[in-house]
Amino acid sequence: MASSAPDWQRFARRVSEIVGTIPHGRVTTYGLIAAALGDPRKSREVGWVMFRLPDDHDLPAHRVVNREGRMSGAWAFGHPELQRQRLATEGVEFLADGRVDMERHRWEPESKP
DNA sequence: CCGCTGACTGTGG
DNA sequence: CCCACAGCCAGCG
Repeated sequence: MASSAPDWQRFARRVSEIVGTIPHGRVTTYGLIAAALGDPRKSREVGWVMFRLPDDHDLPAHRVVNREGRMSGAWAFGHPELQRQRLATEGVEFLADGRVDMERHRWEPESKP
């Protein structure tokens, strides 16, 4: 079955739902979100959804990082340090190289295939 | 339609 | 550490 606009909208809405449930002080990844939706290979599409979020969204988008704990979308927060600042405020710890300490803070979304 | 890009990831050299 | 490749797919020119 080919993809369609409604499918994409639904996908985007489900991604937003999951992002909205990321607990304070925890982070998850594009791949884990995609996997929770039953499409572990759609991590790029999850990233695209995040990129297209409206400016007035009320989601903790700063809690989404890549699998290495790097903040690849930091520039979308207006300043590359803002995402890190928000995470630090919630108690998220970082490694010496600047990555999020994934071992301590990784959160896996509930699977909703 | 084609080729390339990208808030991605896993595997392999 | 680096890089290449594969898989995925919306947008763009």
